[in-house]
Amino acid sequence: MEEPLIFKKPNFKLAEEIINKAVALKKTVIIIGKCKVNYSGRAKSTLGFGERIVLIKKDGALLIHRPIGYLPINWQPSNCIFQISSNNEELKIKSVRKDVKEEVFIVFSEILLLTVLNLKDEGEFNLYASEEDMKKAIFLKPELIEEGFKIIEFEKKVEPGFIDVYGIDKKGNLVIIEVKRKIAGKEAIMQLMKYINVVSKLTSRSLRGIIAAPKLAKKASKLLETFNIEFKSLNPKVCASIIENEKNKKYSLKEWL
Amino acid sequence: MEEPLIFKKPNFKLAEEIINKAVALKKTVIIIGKCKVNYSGRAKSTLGFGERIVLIKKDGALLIHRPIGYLPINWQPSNCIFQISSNNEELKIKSVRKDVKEEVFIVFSEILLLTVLNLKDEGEFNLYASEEDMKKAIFLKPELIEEGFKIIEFEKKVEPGFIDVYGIDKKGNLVIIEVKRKIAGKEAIMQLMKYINVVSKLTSRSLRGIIAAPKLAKKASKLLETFNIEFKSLNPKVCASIIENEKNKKYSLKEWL
DNA sequence: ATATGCATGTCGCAC
DNA sequence: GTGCGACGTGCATAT
Repeated sequence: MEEPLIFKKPNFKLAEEIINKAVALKKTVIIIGKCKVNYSGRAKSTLGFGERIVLIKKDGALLIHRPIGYLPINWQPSNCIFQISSNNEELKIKSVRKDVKEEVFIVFSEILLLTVLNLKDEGEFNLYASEEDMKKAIFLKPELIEEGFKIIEFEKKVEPGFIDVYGIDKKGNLVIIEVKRKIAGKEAIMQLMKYINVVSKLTSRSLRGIIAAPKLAKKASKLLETFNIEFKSLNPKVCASIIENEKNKKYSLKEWL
Repeated sequence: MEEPLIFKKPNFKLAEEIINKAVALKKTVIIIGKCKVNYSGRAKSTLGFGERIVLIKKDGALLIHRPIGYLPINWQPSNCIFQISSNNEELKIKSVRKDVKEEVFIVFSEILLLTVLNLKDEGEFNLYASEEDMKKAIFLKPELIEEGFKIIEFEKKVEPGFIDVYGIDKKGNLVIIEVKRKIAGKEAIMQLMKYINVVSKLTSRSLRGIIAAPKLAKKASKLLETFNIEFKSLNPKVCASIIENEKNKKYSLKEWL
């Protein structure tokens, strides 16, 4: 790993130079010090002086962290432009977004520690058990929904949006499935009803609506009855393991060929 | 400001001791080094080795930041418990949540920099131009909606939720207003319709539904017509400035008394 | 604990 | 660029 540059209590002029250079060279910067922050854009905020951790990433993301809380108190997403200036009393960092009119303005009255890093991170990231994975699992094993169920189309476009899974049951009824990776609330049912209404206008065949999710919210179960929708319990982790197995199968198949 | 403890390339045993102590004493810890991460809980993820910034806050929040991106690649919200262990080759940090079964497991193969901070942050934070502010502005100036509009109730409870603003127009029609601080989509209209349906069952008076938002989504504008709902453009910043003015008025009033 | 809706949500993807 | 839905969303609030 490349050695970081560490500056303890740099004066503001020096800090300005270092940060400017670091941003230009697309390094990662960590500033620890006492600052106040003003944000203005879609909304507006003010934050009085306090000791914080400020992170500037090489892609132009800005994070201002207080000593507590998971969320940054102020921030800018990636692709920001920075203007840094200083005098004897303070260091000012202004970050503006290229696309939207959003501005974060930081004034440091004290800098305790300034670190410049050149991080190398090629690590692969994989996330399992998403809603996408649940749909894939249904594709691989339509019987997860019920025996004899066949898929006609995925992500079928209908006017107000996309039907997650569109298929036909063994009796020939059309089936519209809304997939949720966590507890399905009324919004899931509303979404499904929307699709059922639209599709029912396009066909005279009988239609079934199914919510496939790990669980159903209590209030949603009442709606279920009134709208005559069905619920199919579907565990995202089970879905993830099905995909995992399938991957292995493919590999063995490939090896066998 | 209290001086931070800075350790360059500490050995794993030392790092373990320091982090353990820091967590126990509710300090803020920053670890910069090469690590891999496994997450498991609602979903599951793996992240290969790479150089990252790991932040442990005194409230038990955990953030793992790659050199790019606004969001942490892995994380835990506040109130986590940490288990730290080490051997000659690696430092392991496991964080589990108290309430939910969620676990993040970090393995460091190299530690470049370990910093322990005792940040003091009493700065006041204020956010303006929220949806709440828009409602307040309507309260202060009902004419923002239209001339002659009078408010009956705020956040009126009806069965499926709360009506943002409930009032009466100069002709005596009941008015139900749904406020949105950004572009109102179909979900806003669905919400409003829900309230209109419920209220229409409770009264025989004529009812008007109004979406008050800075803008209306295109698809939503079609729905607007079909449901015979009105749209009132309302800028959140204008609302914020109305509140600001009102504050000043109160101050002058106070001074005058 | 559960449910519901907001957020400077952010992000990705389709149009 | 805009629109729309997912997210390990987090978070506050009301029941």
